[in-house]
Amino acid sequence: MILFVNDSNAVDLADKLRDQGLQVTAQRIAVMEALAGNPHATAEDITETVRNKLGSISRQAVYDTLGVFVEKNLLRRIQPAGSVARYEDRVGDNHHHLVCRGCDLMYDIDCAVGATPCLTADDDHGFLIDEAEVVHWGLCPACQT
Amino acid sequence: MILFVNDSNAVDLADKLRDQGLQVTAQRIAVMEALAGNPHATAEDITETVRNKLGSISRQAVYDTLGVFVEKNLLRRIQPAGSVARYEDRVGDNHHHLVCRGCDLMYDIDCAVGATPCLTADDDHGFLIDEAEVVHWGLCPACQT
DNA sequence: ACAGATTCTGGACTAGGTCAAGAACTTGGC
DNA sequence: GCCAAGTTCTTGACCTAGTCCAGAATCTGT
Repeated sequence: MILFVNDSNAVDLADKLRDQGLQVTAQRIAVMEALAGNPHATAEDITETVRNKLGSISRQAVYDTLGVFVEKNLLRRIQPAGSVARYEDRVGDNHHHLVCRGCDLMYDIDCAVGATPCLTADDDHGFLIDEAEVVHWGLCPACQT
Repeated sequence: MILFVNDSNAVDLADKLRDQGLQVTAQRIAVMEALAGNPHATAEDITETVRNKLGSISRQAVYDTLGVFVEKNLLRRIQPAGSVARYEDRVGDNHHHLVCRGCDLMYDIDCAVGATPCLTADDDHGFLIDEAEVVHWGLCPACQT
């Protein structure tokens, strides 16, 4: 399949994949691009966006691709309670999320308490902790009425 | 159906339900008791425990009961990413959780940073925030090997 | 004890995601 | 440029947690 060789953004993404030892395919580029334009997209959102661009992609390819990207730390998978899994391409900064209980609207937020907030638990029970995930729950302006 | 009227614990629970304007049924008491002995139980765990005690209960009754209890704030529902929903009867203290990525083992932990940790977001986007949920992810001692 | 409200049962259904096997594609070495 | 080997994509079946529905059973205040 022909890649979009004149699309400089796609070329950047291709390098990013090769850096991780991943093969470069049109599907993978398209998945990455779908997320660039829509942080917090669901697997279904991404599938639809990619189909609009490439014509078709299988559900399995989307899940495989997302899985590999998450594993390679190119994407972060988040899944607030009661919601389906969502993906975002903002990785490596341990930012947190603000989620509306009414409509699932979601914003990124930086942590309130310094750089690595709450990262040290009071009693770690011998665990090797690698992440402290913070979700702020509330109602967005529209859902408050 | 006969309640366990000689079980003082069940009587306490019955009062708790009445306080919330809920009808008292053997099923509800049993669900509550199942959670007392097993925090972070799944709906399936609870169903099994209740069946051992009462003989039988429908899946729907379990979900209904859990839903009502959560709504009345008698239980808290938690659902770490990638896990099924779990329920706990420790409510009202905004404690957090420590979850093993390997085996889903889960501990309660108190917050490291004061009483209402991270409860103020940097930028709340106009949201009415009512909870800051913190999940510490890591590997338990057994899964580190 | 009764009527009305609430709850329970059983069974069908849904959504999000996974599994498996074979076809198609990408890549590095010639 | 071409080929073999390894990786990725497609198709289609399957699984699980949870929800919906309607009718039967149970609980509560009077």
